[in-house]
Amino acid sequence: MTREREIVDRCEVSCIHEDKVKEVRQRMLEEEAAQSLAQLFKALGDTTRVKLLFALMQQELCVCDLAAVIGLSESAVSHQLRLLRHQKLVRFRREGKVLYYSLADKHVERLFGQGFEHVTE
Amino acid sequence: MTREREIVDRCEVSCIHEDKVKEVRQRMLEEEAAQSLAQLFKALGDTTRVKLLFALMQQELCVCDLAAVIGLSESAVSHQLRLLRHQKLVRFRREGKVLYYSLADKHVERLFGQGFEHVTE
DNA sequence: CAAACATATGAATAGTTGTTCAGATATTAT
DNA sequence: ATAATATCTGAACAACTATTCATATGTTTG
Repeated sequence: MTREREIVDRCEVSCIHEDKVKEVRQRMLEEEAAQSLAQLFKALGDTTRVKLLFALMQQELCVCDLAAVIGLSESAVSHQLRLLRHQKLVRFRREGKVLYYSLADKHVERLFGQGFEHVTE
Repeated sequence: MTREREIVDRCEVSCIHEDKVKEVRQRMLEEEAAQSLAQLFKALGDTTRVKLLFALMQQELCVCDLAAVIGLSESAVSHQLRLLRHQKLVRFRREGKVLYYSLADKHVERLFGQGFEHVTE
């Protein structure tokens, strides 16, 4: 047995199902899409932000109220709201000095709904 | 004006809408529930895991295939699969030495669906 | 305009997370 | 039993993230 043959043999010793891998790879989602999706879920994947969104599911609230509801500094809340804003999960309207935040659309509620179902089953 | 009244007054100097805060707090979700939900979304909030789940949406695959599909070491994939397993997002069956992973249930697909809608709109 | 207030932001820091590497299990074949 | 293979696991390290603190911005009121 030559040295080359040995190497080839070693490479073939693998559990990969080439056909499956090829097929799945072709229908795989783009790197960018995967990242966007991950970022969306990442935005939902934090206890503080879950609480913020849950509170906003009930009614629109200002930063100050949100801070009081979840028991965190207004600064911390503001930072997190920015993140949620960038993911278009919340929006806000200004009334004088006060900014009232609310959920951006129905997607968030549905995502939460699905999440709840999964967690509480 | 008594001393007590003074203190109350001072506390009122704030943007907090006490009534709203009280109401929302009462209907607030438990700390534990918030954490579970956050953990679920956190599990979905990573590019590698998004790819893994997307691949598994197409068909069941072994660790080795998954590693080949997304171009990462088997060890890294295994670590991530464990996380997904703990969140009950994937399950597996053994066939000899090989473990075939697949999505745990329909929740994941629906969550992904909702996520996609949000990201690609 | 200046003071007061609600919110936002930047920097710093502590805590968390993903990958790699080395080694451990578990299953099958010899 | 031993060797080979597929997967798992623990430790370590780099990269990322959430909160805090100090300060800035923007809006109203006097």
